[in-house]
Amino acid sequence: MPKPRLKDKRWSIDLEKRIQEEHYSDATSYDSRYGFNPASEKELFVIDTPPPYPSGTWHIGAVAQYSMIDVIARSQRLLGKEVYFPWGVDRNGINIEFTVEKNTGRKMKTYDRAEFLDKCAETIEEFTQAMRKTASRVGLSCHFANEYLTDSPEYRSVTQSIFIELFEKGSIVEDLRPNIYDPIEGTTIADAEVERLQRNTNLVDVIWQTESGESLSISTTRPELICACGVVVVHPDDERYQHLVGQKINLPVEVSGRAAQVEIRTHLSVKSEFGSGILMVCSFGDQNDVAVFRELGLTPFQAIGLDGCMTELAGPLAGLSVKDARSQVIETLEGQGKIEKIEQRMQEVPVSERGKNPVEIILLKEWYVKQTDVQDKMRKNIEKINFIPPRNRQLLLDWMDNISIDWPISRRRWYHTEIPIWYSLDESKIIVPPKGVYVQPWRQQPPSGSRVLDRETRQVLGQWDELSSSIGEVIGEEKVFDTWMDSSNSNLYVSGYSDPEVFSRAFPTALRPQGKEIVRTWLYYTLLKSTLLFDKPGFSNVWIDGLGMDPWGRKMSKSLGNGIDADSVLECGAGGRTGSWKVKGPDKTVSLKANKIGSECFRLWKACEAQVGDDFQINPEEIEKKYFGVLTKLFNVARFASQFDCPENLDTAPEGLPVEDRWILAEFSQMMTTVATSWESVDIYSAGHALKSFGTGILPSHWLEMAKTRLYSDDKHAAWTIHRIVRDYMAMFSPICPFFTHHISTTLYGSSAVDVREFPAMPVESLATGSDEGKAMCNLTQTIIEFNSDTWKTKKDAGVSLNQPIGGIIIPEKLVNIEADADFTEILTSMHSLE
RNA sequence: GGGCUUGUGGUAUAGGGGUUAUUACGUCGCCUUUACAAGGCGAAUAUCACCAGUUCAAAUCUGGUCAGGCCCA
Repeated sequence: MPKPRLKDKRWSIDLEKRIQEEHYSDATSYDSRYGFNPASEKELFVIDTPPPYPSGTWHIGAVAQYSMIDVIARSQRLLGKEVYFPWGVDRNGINIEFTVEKNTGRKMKTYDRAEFLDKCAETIEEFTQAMRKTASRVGLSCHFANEYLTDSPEYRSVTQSIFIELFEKGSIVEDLRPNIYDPIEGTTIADAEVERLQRNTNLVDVIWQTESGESLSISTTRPELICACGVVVVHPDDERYQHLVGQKINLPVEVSGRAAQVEIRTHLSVKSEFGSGILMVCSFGDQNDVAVFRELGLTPFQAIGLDGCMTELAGPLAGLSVKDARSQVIETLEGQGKIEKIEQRMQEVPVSERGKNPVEIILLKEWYVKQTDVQDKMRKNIEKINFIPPRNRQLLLDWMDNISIDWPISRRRWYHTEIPIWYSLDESKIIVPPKGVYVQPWRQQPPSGSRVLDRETRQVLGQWDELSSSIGEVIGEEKVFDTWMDSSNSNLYVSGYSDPEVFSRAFPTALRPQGKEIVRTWLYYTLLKSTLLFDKPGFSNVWIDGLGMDPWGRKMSKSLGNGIDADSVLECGAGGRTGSWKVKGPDKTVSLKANKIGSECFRLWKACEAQVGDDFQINPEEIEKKYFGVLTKLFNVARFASQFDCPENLDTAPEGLPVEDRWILAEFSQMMTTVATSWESVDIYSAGHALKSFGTGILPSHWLEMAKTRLYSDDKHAAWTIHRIVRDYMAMFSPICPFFTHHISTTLYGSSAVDVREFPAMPVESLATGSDEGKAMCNLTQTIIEFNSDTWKTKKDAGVSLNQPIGGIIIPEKLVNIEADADFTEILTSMHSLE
């Protein structure tokens, strides 16, 4: 038997790692392979990849999702497009600040600002390194040399420039409004950053007295806010209280600097069946309070300060933290006999997503992006975007239906992009820097080229360089941007925002891939920007994937103890080390084991197992069981082929191909069409399935068995057919398993499947998908499969081994008399040794 | 509490009024063929989440319920 050129007997994780290291070792060849050349004549395909946030561990679901973005990038290259698959890292934000605080045991605000920033930069760089490693381990073909970091001066200058552009367009406003505020971290946060936690709270029934002396019980979970009460309301239809409407009621606590009475009015939001059906409305206990204040035109009180403590307004409670004030006021009220009862109840408390601190609503002067007035425009732009899968468009529309306030973008934190503004001492003028310059107003003076604007009218008053002496001292803005202000520029940044020529070709960005959990934030804010800046859709395609779940379909989380580490799956099987995972199931902890997985198997699994948009369950055992065998099978097919000499000219088919070769080439052509269509429509799942079933099914089980004898006797037709199929198969399969196909194709054909930049042509024009002969051949497939199976079964039933002759088998009519040169009789007779 | 979304053998899926409900993996049994136990043949496993309704006929349409997920209050 000839020797296979593929030396290894099987695909292994060690082989995979060897190939991978070689692949990434030479930066020059890596860049020429995967780098983005904006000057290319080809159609540009820019992918706005989600810049991951380095936190130390990378969630396996996110890694799986990222590997599918790589599949998209590679498949688009295969289709002949000039793909930009950027590698960006999101590094701004409160997370890293928390990490530094935790590591050093010191709160941010006890540091010198510059010193703290250095510490953050140092720590985030360590995490970034680990992430880059995982990124290449899972096989991402990003343009790593062009790495962008959202905390770099270049990126931050773009964020600042875009802010100034929006500012000039009038889309940025500064206003004193109720804001969601995290008093522990000392910063404003957006609606989208609030989450809710179940907590036990006291529901206190406090007795109030009206001016006419009537006693009323009012239930509240926030008695410390009574001092900020602006009105007491009842439902307009509640007959019990009609006589009270219009009366004044006395606040049951001591206050300072405000009236001690409020009016009783009606409001539809009151739930009459809740407690006594009377509601006190404070500024601000919750969002409903904000709404009532606005609707009734009341002036809000400031009961809680920026430090999270009660203000002067609270009289005796002033200076206490919210929590202490609450217990204090309960004690006081109890002492005065003003508490009817206290009841424990579960309540959902709004907390900050990142700090998990209960948030307060307080009045603050902040910067906002106006968004409520552009929703209709945005909707029109969004209609032009292709969503994959289509139903996930709804996630965005639902969120948009709930937008009722503008987007607060200023934060009182440090490791973020600075708001690029200075104020004159009299606060009437502001100074903004020129575009393209990164500024840090808290420690810099306005740079040359800055402009002076009227703070109210936005009118340009002149150049800073000329006016600076007359304006005199200026104060730099200390606040920074919400990190979504940075990340919502990612598509502009990667599509060449600072290079108009590239930008005109690359925008709207070809593809935004992301998870469905950040539709309300990343996707929404990005599209908001595209509408505000260009009144355009932002993307041609948006691909929204589901989330990785544990083996029982539950979300992976630290508290459930059901997480699976990405690296452990990718390294499973390397150096003979197996993987084992202890995962907490719904009833008991389950121990999962696998021998070998690696990146290729992991990618193949995600491609074939999970339809885009659905949440997917991650179970390493299943990944190995279902997909490692597929790799082995394909490897064996290639290894088998590698025994036979490859014809010099693989491009042109030799004359006189026998019927079985023409048949498999027709089937192969059919599969190629499916794969091409799937890659074009970003349908990884269908491409994966077509490749898998052809490569592990019909090709080896049916055609190879027919072709074996000829191959062993150096038949040129069979050799051409198998090599042509294996070569092009590897190219089409390379987006899913790049290292596997790279290894096979370079070993067999001296050129890599991952370098193919044009979708393979049909092997034989007359057999192409849709051709008469092609159709006729594919029509026979079912009959061939059935005949082979039947024959194998007959032999088995008769106790005849498969290589022994058997008589009495009749070849189906359909396979015999097709036309003069298309008769399967001979090949089937010899294949099965029919007598 | 509300909105959206998903629910088809163990797992992943196809099908969008009439099928014997598709396919693959897994499971079980048997068999060993000059690439391959990573193979071949066969079998079992689904009242298509549940309950009503429309219809001659429902996995498919309608309404409700339940469960998971995402989001919101």
